[in-house]
Amino acid sequence: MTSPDPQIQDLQSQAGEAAGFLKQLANEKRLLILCRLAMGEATVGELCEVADLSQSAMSQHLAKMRSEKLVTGRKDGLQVHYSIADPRCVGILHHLKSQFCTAADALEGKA
Amino acid sequence: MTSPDPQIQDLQSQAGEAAGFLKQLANEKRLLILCRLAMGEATVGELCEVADLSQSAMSQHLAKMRSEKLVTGRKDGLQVHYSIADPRCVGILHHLKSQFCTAADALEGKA
DNA sequence: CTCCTGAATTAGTTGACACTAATTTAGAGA
DNA sequence: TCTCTAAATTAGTGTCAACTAATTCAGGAG
Repeated sequence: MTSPDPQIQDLQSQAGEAAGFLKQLANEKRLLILCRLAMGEATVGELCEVADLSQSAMSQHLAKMRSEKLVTGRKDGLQVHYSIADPRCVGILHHLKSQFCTAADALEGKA
Repeated sequence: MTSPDPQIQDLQSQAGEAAGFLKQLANEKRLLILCRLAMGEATVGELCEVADLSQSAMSQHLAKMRSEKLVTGRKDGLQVHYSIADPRCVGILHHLKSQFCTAADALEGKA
């Protein structure tokens, strides 16, 4: 169904690292968080609303992504403004968009 | 650290689906399996060696990916030859290669 | 038929994930 | 100071992921 592609062999040696990276994104809530952050900085409170999560659950997701350097927080008074720290996040977000948001999907409400 | 990108908003509605897809790839063994399959068909036995997995564990990984239509098996006598069934797998494999197999990585053994 | 081999399935275990609830920390204001 | 608020942390819980070991299934060879 797909033609052989020897180029991919290089990836095998990085499979562990790549899998670790993907694990962070393989969660609907974290994906929503990153989508939001791709549009610009956001506070924890804002992210809670976007992802429909409790403050605690959100904080744990952010801690996980912070520990992997995917996002960073900028403290400003009582609030913390988060943003994407790893450009690979943006890259994969775009790739996912190209595969999951096709023209057909965009017209899903058509007659 | 990254400039705002409103385009990503479309992805939010597909976050669940995308996360489900990523979950399948967010595992070193399954990534190795897919890398190998990207280079062409392989039997279960071959895949066991590539990923250093027991026959049972491999079969369970393949069953999981079969259920999501990521791979398909072609029976040939006693053996089953697997191949990639979802082109999105190939797409993301290439994307990952571009992000985890940079020129710098290729020279990691340099002086 | 019996036996063997490659693969799939099932049961059971272990550890990681994702939450809630409660607590703690840190900054701003009265 | 006391208090309130945003966020982080901790403890505890239920669910799911990934394996091993044992079994079953299916096809070929004798």
